[in-house]
Amino acid sequence: MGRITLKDIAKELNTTVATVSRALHNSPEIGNEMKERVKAAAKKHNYKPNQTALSLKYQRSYTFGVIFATLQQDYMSTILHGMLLAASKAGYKLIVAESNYNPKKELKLIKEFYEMNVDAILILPSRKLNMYTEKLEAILRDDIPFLVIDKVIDPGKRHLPFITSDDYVGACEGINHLLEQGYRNIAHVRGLESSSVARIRHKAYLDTLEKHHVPVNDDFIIYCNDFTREEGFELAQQLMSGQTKPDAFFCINDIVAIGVQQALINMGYRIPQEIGVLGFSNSDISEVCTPRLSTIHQPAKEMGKKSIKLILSNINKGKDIDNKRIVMKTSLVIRESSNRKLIGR
Amino acid sequence: MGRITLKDIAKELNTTVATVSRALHNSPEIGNEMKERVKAAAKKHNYKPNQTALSLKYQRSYTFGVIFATLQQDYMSTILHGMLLAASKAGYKLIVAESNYNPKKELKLIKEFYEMNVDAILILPSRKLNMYTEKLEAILRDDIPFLVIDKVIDPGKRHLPFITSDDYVGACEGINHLLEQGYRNIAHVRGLESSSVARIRHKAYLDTLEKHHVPVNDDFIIYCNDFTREEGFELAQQLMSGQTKPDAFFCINDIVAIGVQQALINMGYRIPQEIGVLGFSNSDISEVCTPRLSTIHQPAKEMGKKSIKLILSNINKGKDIDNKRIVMKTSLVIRESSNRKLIGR
DNA sequence: GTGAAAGCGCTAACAG
DNA sequence: CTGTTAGCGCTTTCAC
Repeated sequence: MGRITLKDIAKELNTTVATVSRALHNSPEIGNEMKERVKAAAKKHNYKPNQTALSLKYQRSYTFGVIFATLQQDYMSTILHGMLLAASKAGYKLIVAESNYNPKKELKLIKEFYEMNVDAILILPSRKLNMYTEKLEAILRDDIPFLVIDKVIDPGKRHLPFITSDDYVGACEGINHLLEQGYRNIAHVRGLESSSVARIRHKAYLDTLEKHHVPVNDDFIIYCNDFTREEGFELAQQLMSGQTKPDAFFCINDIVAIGVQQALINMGYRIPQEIGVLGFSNSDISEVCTPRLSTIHQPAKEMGKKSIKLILSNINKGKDIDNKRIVMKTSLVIRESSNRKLIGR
Repeated sequence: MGRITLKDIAKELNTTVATVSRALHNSPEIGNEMKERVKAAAKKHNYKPNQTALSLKYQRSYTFGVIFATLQQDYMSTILHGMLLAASKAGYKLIVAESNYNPKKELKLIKEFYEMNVDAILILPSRKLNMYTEKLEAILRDDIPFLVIDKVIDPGKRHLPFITSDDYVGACEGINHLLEQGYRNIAHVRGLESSSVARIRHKAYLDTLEKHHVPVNDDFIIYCNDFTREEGFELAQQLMSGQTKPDAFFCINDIVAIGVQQALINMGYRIPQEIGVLGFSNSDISEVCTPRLSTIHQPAKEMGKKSIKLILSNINKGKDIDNKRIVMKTSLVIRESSNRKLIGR
């Protein structure tokens, strides 16, 4: 069956859509008898209001547009999960899209979401979006909240509001822990210079070593490109074939760390006795690998929830979120891959 | 700035919305001069058509509603990824929701999606939705395609179209492989009786053993409830403490299999030399655990793509998908956890 | 207490 | 070549 409208009900009851609408909304103007008849007919035909018509009327769609670089990572889909929890509770739906790390696709999606009249746009941008800040600035509308998650995008004029995890503190705690465990030659398998996230973690690494008067060996700082297990594997082999060898690896993420672990085990090193490994994110894989991976937990689910709540506070309570920055606490998760003291040397 | 409409442009140019609309659509009726003026004004004000208005007009939203039990699993988010690829290519957006395995929430979401005028609804239902088939049947509309993925839901009257992976053949191949590797006492850590998926895999297990004249030991068939690593761990301990012990485990999914592996290693068994382990799904964790897990690959991404394509063929080419059943090929992925012959005994 | 009409933004049939 | 009008489904102001 096609869809039943107010008009259909009005026709059936020989009345008008206005009356039917009012009756369904329990308007005091409508007589009881009419109300009964209308409601009965509505129930009979299983009438449901057309949200599209309501959107058009009220200029509110009760949907948010969300853009992910990918959903193929536990960290990302956990953020989405958190978002869905909060959005669902508030009666909002999420339109979800992937940019596949393509900044042009990101810009296109933002435009499309505007055309769809979403009530807000949330984005977990690719690193490269920062190369398009002028274009971004040009398409951004200030009547629809726009929130950046997990990264910092800075189009110059103003700061876009963002939510990130406190990677600096998290990384400092991680390096502290490695030092406490007695590791002194800590390598850093880092992300690209163009990534705000990678820069922050790298700075934390440098600062913490310096604070503890541990010399930094530039040869121990090595760049990732694909952020895969395979790359971690290769980079670890590379580093371990050098003149001086690291005795610990601080990695940009968990999957790279697992690649590093596998290479080390392959080469016959014992983890954590000889070499310690530390990941980043606390994604599900860090629990199931062997040895289980120490890592810095990013509160993905909470970040997802918080981002929706922030948007809602803007929409419902008119709170200004421009320039707002929310930095969420990380926590160090110590597992076998770095817990020398537990295992013994 | 608020949003610019045809009306605004028409007012500025002292003409009407109809003319503006036609000019923007390059209607041959409109004079070139007018076209230029309209387009210039549109560009100047960065005019974008309002999709909500178009939806109302054409009764098409170019959105699909997708319901997942959870997105917290690699298998699920990979299906979503596949869906997004195909949907994006066809100009469709996905509204994504989680039911958290709650069948009532599933029914509610279906209703809400209808109200939103999605062009189709896709669902990866919870096992329990099968207890609500009458209610489901009552709310289902036949003017909007409805596709079940990963499970079979059967409301009696008609068969809802579905897409699944060919778990029966997949499981048979898996058991065959275990037998080939010389395992004879194969335990099955299975899912609930109420789950169509679990029943199929269980049947494949029984049939394959029977086909090879290997006796079935009922004590080796054990049920999962939470499908977690922890549960796998416990169930393996339980099974290995029995009178006769299995020499292989065929598990309902990868994470349970990893729990089983960890318990076995913990108890001092060597995998795969003494005991083989086989998972199901080929989720990302099966690559990173130690030993890496043999498993039955479900073509999640392809299932996602295919489901969108199927819907599109219904919408665009009017193909009838009622009663349609698509069963997609699995493939056996042999890794260390069951590859006795490679490793030697 | 109920109907008529306008309007949300857009398209298209119909006029001229 | 361009304007008028109706209509998608709904709410709401204004009449009666």
